[in-house]
Amino acid sequence: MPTDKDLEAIADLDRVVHSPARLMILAYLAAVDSADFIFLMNQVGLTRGNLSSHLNTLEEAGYVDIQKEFVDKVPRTLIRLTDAGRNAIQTYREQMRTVIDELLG
Amino acid sequence: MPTDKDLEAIADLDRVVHSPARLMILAYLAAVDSADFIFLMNQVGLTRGNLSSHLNTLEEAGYVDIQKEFVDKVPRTLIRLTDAGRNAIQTYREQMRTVIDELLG
DNA sequence: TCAGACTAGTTTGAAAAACAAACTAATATT
DNA sequence: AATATTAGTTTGTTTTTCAAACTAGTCTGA
Repeated sequence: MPTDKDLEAIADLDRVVHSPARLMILAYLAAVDSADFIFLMNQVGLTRGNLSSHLNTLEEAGYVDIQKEFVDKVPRTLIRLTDAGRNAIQTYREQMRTVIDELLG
Repeated sequence: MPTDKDLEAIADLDRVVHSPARLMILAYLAAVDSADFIFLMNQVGLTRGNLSSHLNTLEEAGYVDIQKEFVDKVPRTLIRLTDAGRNAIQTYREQMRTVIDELLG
């Protein structure tokens, strides 16, 4: 029987990370460290508009750092995981592991 | 670097289970097997309206079975996990374990 | 050189999900 | 018989997600 504290682990899950679309983005960035917009879009299968707004949410949370530069006159957006983002992922992993091991076990 | 198939594991997560509010309900039911409405409400900390609609979603997905009976003239709603619900939790656990182990590791 | 097409995003508006306040219906209390 | 309580449901608001339409600039060829 789960205790209050157990269920709190679920209630406390970071919603910014928990959203599947953003979880995919973060999973990708955790592996490659930095990626450009278009490549990320193709990898995670989101539309441009959708990716744009999720990146905004992640940037506002301080989890990614977005740099715009021009390469051969073509704008390029580089997305990089911040330390805070890496920490958020780590925390999420630990909480989620507890959830699936203890609560749903 | 995550493959398409890896990221698909996230995209394929069962949204009915993934929602934190419902994850709490399911975590609770997985442990106790059946619970009444009010007790569940207190345990998971949702309002009645909120719990009612989440239970509806779970019932429509076939994950819980809801029985209404009268105990001393007072209505009592009993919520019980179905086999499909148990399977859904199990599938979710396995997928989520893959995600946090492989993708976010 | 200017019309059409492409690239790389952002903004906006619609659809869906989550939440809580107000409502319903019955019993219990004084 | 008015008021309160219990156990939910319905409804309406807020938030989140998503994608279509828009912006801004580049390239291509007639």
